[in-house]
Amino acid sequence: MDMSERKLQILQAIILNYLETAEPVGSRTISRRFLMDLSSATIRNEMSDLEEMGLIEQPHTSAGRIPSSKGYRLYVDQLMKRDTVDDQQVGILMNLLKDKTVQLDSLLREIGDLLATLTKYTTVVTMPQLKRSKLKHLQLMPLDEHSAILVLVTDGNIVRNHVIPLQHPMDSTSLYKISDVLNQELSGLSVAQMDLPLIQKIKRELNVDSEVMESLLDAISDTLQHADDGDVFTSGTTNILSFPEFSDIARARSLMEFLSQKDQMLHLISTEEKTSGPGLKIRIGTENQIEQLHDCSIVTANYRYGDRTIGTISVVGPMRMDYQKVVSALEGLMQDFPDLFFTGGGHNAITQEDTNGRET
Amino acid sequence: MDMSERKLQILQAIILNYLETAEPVGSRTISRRFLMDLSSATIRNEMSDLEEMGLIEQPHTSAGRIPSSKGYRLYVDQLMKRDTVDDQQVGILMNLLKDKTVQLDSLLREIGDLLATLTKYTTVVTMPQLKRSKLKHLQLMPLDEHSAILVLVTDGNIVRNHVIPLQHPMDSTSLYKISDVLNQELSGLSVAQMDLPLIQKIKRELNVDSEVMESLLDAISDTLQHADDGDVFTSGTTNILSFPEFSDIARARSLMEFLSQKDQMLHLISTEEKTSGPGLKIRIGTENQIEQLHDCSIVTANYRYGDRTIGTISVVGPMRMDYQKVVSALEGLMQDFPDLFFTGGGHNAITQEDTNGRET
DNA sequence: TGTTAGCACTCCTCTCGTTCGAGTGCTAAC
DNA sequence: GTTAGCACTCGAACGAGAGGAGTGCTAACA
Repeated sequence: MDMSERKLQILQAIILNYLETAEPVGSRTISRRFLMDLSSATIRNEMSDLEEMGLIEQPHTSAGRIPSSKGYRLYVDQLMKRDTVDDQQVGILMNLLKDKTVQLDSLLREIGDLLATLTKYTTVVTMPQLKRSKLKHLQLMPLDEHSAILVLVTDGNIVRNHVIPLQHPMDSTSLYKISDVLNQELSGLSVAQMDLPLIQKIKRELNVDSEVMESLLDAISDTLQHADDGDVFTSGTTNILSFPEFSDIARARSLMEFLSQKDQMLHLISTEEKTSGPGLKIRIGTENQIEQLHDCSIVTANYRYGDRTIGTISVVGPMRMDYQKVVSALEGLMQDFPDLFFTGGGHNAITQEDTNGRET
Repeated sequence: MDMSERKLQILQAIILNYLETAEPVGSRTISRRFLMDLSSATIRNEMSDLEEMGLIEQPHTSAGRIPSSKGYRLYVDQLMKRDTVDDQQVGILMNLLKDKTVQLDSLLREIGDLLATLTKYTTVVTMPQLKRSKLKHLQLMPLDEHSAILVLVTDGNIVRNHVIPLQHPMDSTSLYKISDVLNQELSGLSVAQMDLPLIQKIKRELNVDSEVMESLLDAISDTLQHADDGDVFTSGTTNILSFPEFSDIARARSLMEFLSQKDQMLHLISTEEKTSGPGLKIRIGTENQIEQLHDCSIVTANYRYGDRTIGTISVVGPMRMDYQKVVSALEGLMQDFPDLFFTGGGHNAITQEDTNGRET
C-alpha cells in the first residue's frame, strides 16, 4: 500500500489529538478539527488503511484509533517539525547556568531538574564514571590518626573524595609531598589506567622502601580500583503520576520503581550509549527492550568531554509524549552548551538503532 | 469517663487489626480474634465509649471503627511494647556499616536506604548543614587559570568542595601556602563563624597587601557565606504507592511531591528538631501542622556530632504505621551507633511537643 | 449492675441489566 | 474517489436491587 500525503496528515492529526487527550481518536474528530474538507467516512477508509500498515491501532472494536510505536516512529522520522528550537524558555534559563565556572556534575543535575520542569516528564542523567575520567589533580589531606582523605579532581572539574586508611599517622607535610609526586606521575591519565602495574612502577621509581609509604600506595590503588560509582540522577519522577496512562497505581508504581533502581537504569542507558551517534536518540514504546518501558518513550542525548562520550541525558515520558517539545528542549540545550555535546549531526541527527520492535 | 483496662485492650485490638487490614474494625472481629470471652455486644458498648472519648472514629454509620490521632497517641505513649529491640534484622545489617571509617554523609545515606527497606516506609534524612559544621581541614587546589577548588573537611569527615574564582592564575605551591595559613586560622571554627570581620582580621594579621591574595580571601569568604546546602535525602518514596490509603492517585501524588520538595521538608523537619529532646519524636496524623501530612505519621530521631544536634532521621508512613517496628528499628539504630545519637533518655524518651491536634 | 441475645436499621459494596453514545465497517448512491 | 446512511459493536455510565457488615437499642439474664 502506498503512502499518500493525506494519510500522513491523518496520522499526524491522530498523534496530535492523542497527545492532548490521551483518548482514542475517532474519524469524526479528525474531520471536524483537522481536515474539514473531508467527510468522516473518507477518513474512516484512510484510517482503515493506516491500521493495516500497522501505524495506528484500535484498543477495541468500537473505539477510535491510537498511534502505534511504528506510527510514532514514522512521525518522529518524517513528519515532526524540527525547526522551532529557540523560542523556547530553554535558552533563557540555560543562560543562567552557562556563565559560571561550574563543576560538571552539579551542572548536569541542574540541567536534569530544568528539563524535568520544562517538559513535565522525567529526566534521567547518568553521571560520568570515575573509571573513564581523566585525572586533573589529586590531593591527600589529613583526616585523623587512622585515615586520610584522597581528593580527586577529574575531567569537567568533578571532585570526588575517598577515605584512605593509614597504617600509621602521617602529618600534612608528608601527605602534601606524596600528593606532589603522585600528581606528577598520574595526572592526565584516566582512572582506569591507574592499575596495579602502574603503582608498582611508581614504587620502583620512587625507590619506596618505607612500609608506611608502601601501604599508603596500596590503599590508594585499591580505592581507585573499587570506586565505580556510575551514579544516576533522576528528576521529575512524580510527573509520572499525572499521566492518565498511569492512573492505574500498579503500573505507575512499577515504572517508578524501575526508574529509581539506579543500577538497572545505568545498565539500560549505558547500552544505549554505545550504539548511538552524535545526535539525539529516540526509543519509542516497544522499541525498548525492557518490559516496564513498553508504553514509554525515551529521548537520549549523549554528552561528552573532549571527544569522548562520557554520559547521557534522557527524557522519559509516556509513548504519547510531545516529541517535538522534548526534541526542541534537548536540541536547544545542545546548542547552548556546545562544549558538552557533539554538534556534528544537526537536523537529521536523530538516529535509531535497529527496528526490532514487536508491533503486530 | 474512666479508662478501664478492658477499654485499652479493645483500643489496642482495633489498632492492631487496622494496621493489618487498613479496613475499619467491627465489634465482631474483636470478639472473635482478640477477646473471645466477651460478646460483640459488650465490645460494642465499650467501643461506643472509646468513640466518645475521641480515641476511635467511624467513617460512616454502619462501618467499624478506626483509630484517631488521639487514639494512636495514647497507644504510642502507654500501650506499645518497647522492649523488643534487638531481635530485629537491624543489628546485623548495621554491623556491616559500623566498622568502616566512613564519611558521615554517606553513612547517613546508607542508613536512610536501610531504614526504608527495613520498614517499608519512606525515610527522610536531613544532611548536616555546612554553616553549623566545624572545620577540620581546608585545602585549595588548582583547577584552571580562572579558578581553584576549595575543599573543606568538616565534622564527621564530610567533604565539601566549591569552585573559587581567581583573578589571576596561581600555582599549586602558593595555593598550598595559603591553605596552610588558613588552616591555622580557621580550623576548629564553625563555618558560620567565618564571617567578614574574621576575614578582615586575618587580612590584617597576614599583612596582606597583594591584590591577588585579597580577592582570593574575599572569594572564599563569599563562598562560605552563601554555601547553605541544607540537603535532604529521601529513600523509599515509591513505597507510598503500595499503601491502600494512597490508592487514590491524587493523594499519593500530593504526598510524594511534598516529600520531594527539599526546601519544604527541610523547613518542616528543622522546626521539629529544635523542639525535641534526646529521644525519638513521634508526630501522628493531625498533630502535623502541614495539611499533606494529616494522614501520615512521622517518627524522628535527631543525630548529633559531639553534643550538638546537627540533623534528623525520619520515617514517614501512613498514620496506620507499625509504630512498634519503626521505633524498634530506630532505637536499634541508636544503640548501634552511640556516637551518632544522644542516648540519655532510654525507654521513656519518646516526646511530644504539644497536643494541638485537631481531632473532633 | 454488668453482660448478652435479638432485632431493626443504616449504609456501603457488588452485581446485573439497561441505556447511551461514540465509533466502526459496509453498501449504495453521487 | 467521496459521501450519506445504516446496522452493529462495545465500553462507560447509571440505577435498582441484593447482600452483608456493622451499629444502637432494648429487654432479659446472672
